Amino acid sequence: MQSRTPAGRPGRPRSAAADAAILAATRQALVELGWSKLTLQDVATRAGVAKTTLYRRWAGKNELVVDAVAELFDELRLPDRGSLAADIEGVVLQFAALLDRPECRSGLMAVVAESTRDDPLRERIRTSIVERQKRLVLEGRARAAERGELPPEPEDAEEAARTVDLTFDVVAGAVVHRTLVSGKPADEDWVRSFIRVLLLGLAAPS
Amino acid sequence: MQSRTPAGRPGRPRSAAADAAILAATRQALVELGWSKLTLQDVATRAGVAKTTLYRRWAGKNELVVDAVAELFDELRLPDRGSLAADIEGVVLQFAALLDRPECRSGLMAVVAESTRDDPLRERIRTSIVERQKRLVLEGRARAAERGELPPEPEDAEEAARTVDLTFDVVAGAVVHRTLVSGKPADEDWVRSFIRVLLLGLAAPS
DNA sequence: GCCATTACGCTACGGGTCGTAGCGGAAAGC
DNA sequence: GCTTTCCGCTACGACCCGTAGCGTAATGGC
Repeated sequence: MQSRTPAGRPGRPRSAAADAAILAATRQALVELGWSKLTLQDVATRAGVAKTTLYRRWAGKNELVVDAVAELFDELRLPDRGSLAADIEGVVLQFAALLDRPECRSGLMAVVAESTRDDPLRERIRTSIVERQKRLVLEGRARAAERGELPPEPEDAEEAARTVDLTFDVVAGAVVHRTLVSGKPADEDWVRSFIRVLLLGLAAPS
Repeated sequence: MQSRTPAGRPGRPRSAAADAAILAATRQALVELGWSKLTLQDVATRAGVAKTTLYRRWAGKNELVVDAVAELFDELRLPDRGSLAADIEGVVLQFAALLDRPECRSGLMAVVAESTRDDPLRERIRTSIVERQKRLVLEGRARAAERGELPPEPEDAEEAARTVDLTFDVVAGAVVHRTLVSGKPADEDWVRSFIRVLLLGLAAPS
C-alpha cells in the first residue's frame, strides 16, 4: 500500500475507507472507460473524495492503477488436484479468467508499458504483483517434487530461483500473449495443449 | 500501410517521403519521450510536416505507433544453424535485441494495452505484426520436420494452425514477459534454459 | 476539554494536448 | 489551363493535468 499511516503519528489519520473506495472506483472506471480515457477527476468523483485527496496518496495514474490491479491477483489460488498437470491447469484457468476481466486487461498492460520508462514503477509492479504471485510456482513445484513428478529443487539457491523465474515467465507470458496479443481465449483445450508442451516439450507426440 | 494512393486518382498524390519521415520521427520520439509523453505535434515538427497532415493519414497516436513499430519486426530473420535448438536461439536473441530498443519497448506494450478496448486496433496489430511474424515459426517447423527433429505437420490444417499459434504464443510470450515484466535480460544463458524447457519440457533433467 | 497536527473538501488557476475547421497556395493528371 | 487533391498554417474550444490556498474536520497528547 502507499499510505501505511505510522502508528504514533499525531493528527488526523488517513481514512482507510477512502483507500478502499478509491481503488474500487479505479477498477470500475477501468471497466467503463479503459486506461486512456480514465481521469483522476473521474475516479475521485466516483469514490466520493476530492481530487486533491487522490494526489496526496498516489503520485499519479500509474501508481494508482498498479495498486488497484494488484489486489485482483491475490485472489489466485493453487488448487490441489492430485497431479502437476491438473494443478497447473487449475491455476492457469484462473489466471485466464482474471485476464478476461476488463479492469485487468486494460490496466495491466498499460502500466507495464509505462514501466518501460519508469524504473520505480517497474519495481512497484514487480513487488506488488509479480514477486507476490511466484508463490504459486513455488508451491506447485514443491508439491510436484513430493509426488516425484519433477526433480527435487537444486541445492544451489540461485539455480532454484532461476528455474522459478523461468517457469513463471513461460507460463504467465504464454497466457498473457494468448489472451491479450493474439486475442484468442485461453480455454480448456488451449490450456491442455499448452501444459503438454510445458511438461513434455515441443517434440512430444500429440 | 494506411495511405495506399490508388493509381488512377486525379490530383496531387500523397508524399511517400512524408510517410517515411513521419514513421521515422515517431520512432525517434518514442526513444526520447516514450509513449505517454509523445505528442502528435512533436512528431509532426520532427518530421517537418504540419500536424494536420498527420491527422489526414492516421486516425490517432495508436495507429501511427503500430505502423512505426511494425516496420521494426520485419528485420527478424530465421538463421539456418543446423539444428532446431540453434535456429530458435538465433531468432529469439534477435527478438530480445529488438525488445531492448526503447522505441519498441515503450511502443509495443502501449498499443497492446490500447487494443484491449479497440477491436480495429487489435486487428491492425494482428495483421501488421503478429501474423506477419508467424512466418518464422512456420519456417522453423518445416526445417525441423525435414531434419526429423519434430513430427511432420498434421494432416488437419486447423490442427497445424493451432500448433503454430501455440508455439508463437509460448515463445513470444516468454521473451516479452522476461524482458518487459520481469525486467531481466533475455541473454544467452536464459535463452538456452528456455529452449531446453520448450523442446524437452519442465521435467527434463538439467 | 484544549491544542497542535494532520487529513479533507472545495475552488481556482496556468499550462499543455487534443482534434477540427478554414484558408491560400502547391503539385499532380488530363 | 483546368480540376482535383494534397499540404502548411493559424486559430479555436474542450478537456485534463497537477498545484496552491483556504477553511474545516478529526485525531492524539496533555
